[in-house]
Amino acid sequence: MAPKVVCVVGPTACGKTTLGVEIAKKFHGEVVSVDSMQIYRGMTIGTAAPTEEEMDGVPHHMIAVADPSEQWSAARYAEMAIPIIDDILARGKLPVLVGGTGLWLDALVKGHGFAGGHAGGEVRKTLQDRLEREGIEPLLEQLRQVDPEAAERLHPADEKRILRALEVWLETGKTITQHNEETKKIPPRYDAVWIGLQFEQREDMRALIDLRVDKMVEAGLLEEVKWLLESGLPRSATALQAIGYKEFLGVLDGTMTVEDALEEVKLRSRQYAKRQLTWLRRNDDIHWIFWKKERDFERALQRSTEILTAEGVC
RNA sequence: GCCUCUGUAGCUCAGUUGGUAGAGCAGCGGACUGAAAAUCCGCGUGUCGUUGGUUCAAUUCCGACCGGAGGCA
Repeated sequence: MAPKVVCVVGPTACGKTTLGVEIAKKFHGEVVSVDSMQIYRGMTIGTAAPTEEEMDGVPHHMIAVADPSEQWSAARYAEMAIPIIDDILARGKLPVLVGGTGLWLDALVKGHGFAGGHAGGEVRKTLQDRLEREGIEPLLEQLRQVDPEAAERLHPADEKRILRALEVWLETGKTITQHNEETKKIPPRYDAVWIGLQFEQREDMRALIDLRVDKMVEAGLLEEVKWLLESGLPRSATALQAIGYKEFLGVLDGTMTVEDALEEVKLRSRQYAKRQLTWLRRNDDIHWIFWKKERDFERALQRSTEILTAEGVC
């Protein structure tokens, strides 16, 4: 039987951090952040990474572990996080995975494993060059030759995934379709109990997102971005794709006012939240806790306790 | 007060030589296996300001009225 872990999931600003800590305190656990942007150092404000106070004495992992100039991926993340989770288990404690990055959660919980090749690799670079010079059609045609299923499945506009599919073929001699099929048969790495937080009404979520963005700016998001750039971070860094950061880059350039950036960040954040929900909705294992108007963590912890106890977590 | 322009989707605006209308953005839904806070796909949600007239037929033409912008006094 796979070891038990808890996953606290949900769209941005719905209270994962707080509930995660509460659960960890009650169940003798440690928090593992599953967030593609909180892994970078120096990005505390804009990623809403938990503060010392919010952590409340509970050990947290996988936060601020990477240099912002590095390009991390789901695979690289899992490579580092899995031994940490296993160590928590070995010490007899409960891993509480808290995060909003769907693919990264799956990378941990499901047995998966990724096929070879990675961003920044030689093969990828070559493919990208070809894409620029020849357009997508020849690449799609090549994919059609080696992996017709993938070529059929992928939309011609989905250049990123077409490149990736070709990359897997060139790197490993195996098609991505084949890889996915094989990997689906691997049993899950962990026996996860999923707890999802979500607002009943979308407007309530939006209000909270807006509030949070306002607070981020008050807390010095602009200074944080400025500091990242001053410390030599290139604008092309993956870390600067983070919502909040890329918009405030424009403020520093003088191409955007603070007010416009603020609105843009709010907009991008709620669109992101919607995508997170789409990802999570297909996971039937999630026990959802719905917020009415306000977030009531006492009630949520109570409900979580019921769920976890029923699932045999103690 | 007079003149000109203007009023079409939540927003910005196309358009119909008269046959009840379509783009972008927003919104909603979906996908996602080494960039995932990324990337990609699908869906038009409408008293065409109001009200008369002409017409087989008016969002379109004409009149009046209402709202907005500008100009002249």
